[in-house]
Amino acid sequence: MEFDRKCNPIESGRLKIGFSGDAKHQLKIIKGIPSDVEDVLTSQKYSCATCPANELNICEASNRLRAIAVQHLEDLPLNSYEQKVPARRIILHPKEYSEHMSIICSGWAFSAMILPDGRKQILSFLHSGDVVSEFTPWMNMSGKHVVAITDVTLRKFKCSEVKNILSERADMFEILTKFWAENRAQADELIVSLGRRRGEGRIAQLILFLMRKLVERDMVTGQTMMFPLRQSHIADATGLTAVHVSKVLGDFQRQDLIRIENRSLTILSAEGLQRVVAS
Amino acid sequence: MEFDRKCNPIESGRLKIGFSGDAKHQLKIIKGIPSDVEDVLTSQKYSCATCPANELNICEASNRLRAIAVQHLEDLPLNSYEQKVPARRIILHPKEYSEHMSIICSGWAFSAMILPDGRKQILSFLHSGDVVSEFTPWMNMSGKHVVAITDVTLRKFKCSEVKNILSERADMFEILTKFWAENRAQADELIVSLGRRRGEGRIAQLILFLMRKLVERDMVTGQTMMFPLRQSHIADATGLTAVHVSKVLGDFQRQDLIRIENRSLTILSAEGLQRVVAS
DNA sequence: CGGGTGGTTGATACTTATCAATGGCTGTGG
DNA sequence: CCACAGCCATTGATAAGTATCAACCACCCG
Repeated sequence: MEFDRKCNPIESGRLKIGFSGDAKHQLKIIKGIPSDVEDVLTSQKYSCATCPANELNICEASNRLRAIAVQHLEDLPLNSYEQKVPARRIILHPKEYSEHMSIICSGWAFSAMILPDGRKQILSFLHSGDVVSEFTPWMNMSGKHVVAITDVTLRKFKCSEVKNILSERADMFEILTKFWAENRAQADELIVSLGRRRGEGRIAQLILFLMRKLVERDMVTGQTMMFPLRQSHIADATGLTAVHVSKVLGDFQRQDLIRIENRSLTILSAEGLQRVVAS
Repeated sequence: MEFDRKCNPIESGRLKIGFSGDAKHQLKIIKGIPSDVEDVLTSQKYSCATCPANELNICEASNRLRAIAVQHLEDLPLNSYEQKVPARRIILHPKEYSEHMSIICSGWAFSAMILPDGRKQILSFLHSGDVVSEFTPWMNMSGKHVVAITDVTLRKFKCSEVKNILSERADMFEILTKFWAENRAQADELIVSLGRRRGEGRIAQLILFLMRKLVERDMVTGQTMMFPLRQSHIADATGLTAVHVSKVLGDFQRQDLIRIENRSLTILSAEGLQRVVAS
């Protein structure tokens, strides 16, 4: 199925709250399950091996905790279906109450909160294997936006089924605990950055963090990674302005710490970046 | 048992990393369980009703989620013992591997991360009913400092026992999920504040947050709460300087938004504060 | 009484936001 | 194929917000 690429829920720079104009249309696409996708749902057993969008077979290859949880799901009858979301579209609306939990199969996304005046703060970036709206869906709404940066493919599970299956596992306690602890640790890192580092340090830290994360997922060749982020994304993640990000990034390149070209980023001196973070 | 009040693990303003001087002494007190306290452990069944330090019987009275978890522990044989920690002492060291999880019975504490240069960032404030080192103790170390602000009393449980008991509960999934989701939501709020609000807004937000939290715990009379925080605590929580906090707090009082006297804080205009947060 | 901690205030310097102008790039429609 | 509109990145000038430094005072406690 094809989405209309013009229908952008997000304005550049600022996120519009509330729906208006063509927003009705989005809401339908986002909240409801498009009918032809719904058909795929039927009784398909989940298996990364059959996941057409993920040649890397992330869910099996990854040694990450969330993957462990998912891996075992594979042995059990669990319905799921795939969904494609084009770049810039909202994946999860803060006011949406969903019965599904989603795992990213490919592409980049972010979760963010927005202030009444439209400024937004990115809370985390999501890559293949990450869980959208961390296990919260069956309680209340997450309160966060989750938005696709690139085209994204998701695999969606029924929360109730996931919950049942996890409940039967003896080590569920450890799985959940570790998952959440890791999640919280990332939030803490961000808090420290925002509270106690200057612009340069925040950006350097973000770059190093993303590199480490993508290395774990085999998405890095040598020292370079695909880098679909716009400078406004970096700004929203680091609490800075896009203008300022541009200047800092320029400095970094002039100092031969990194190189950005063709939507990919190369780290020339990880030590140098680390030094900037520490300063 | 009495602690030497002079033995301060924390320097004012900056937290010293690494141990030196009388640090050995602290470490012993902190890591080991003082022997006379250990005696209390024996086979005492946990009950808030018998908790000498908590007349308010928080754990039963509170409708909070963590309390639900704890409440049920009461029906089961679960060993615990009480520990008193004097103000300014470290409750949990980032390098400490503990078999125990603790719940605050009375007093104020904070958890924080520190940078190599000694600056620190407070991640959260802890009050009665809050769990120290959120359920992580049996995996790796939390990486955070938890430090007493006032004198604090804790009740300590064996992680393995808590885990066993929680594992038998059918609704454990919901309990854990809600607990962590709430935890993460608080972190998100802080991230937004640090990333996208100015000093005034961050401080106003913190005051309102603390007031709401303490209202839930019946620790507020009218519009005033006990307020043992030093301005340096506020600075470390909001990513500002103590000097700047002083100026902002002065402004707030001159504008009749709040009044601080005698280690207690009164909110004179919640709407006014909220307006500052939003600005 | 003296020392340590905590709070206040003013002067100055640094960091970052804001504003404005420019140019490259891309997708679109004539 | 070209012109155009949007989006994105860059750059410089200026303004606002905070940090830093230093001095001072108040208070508590031994």
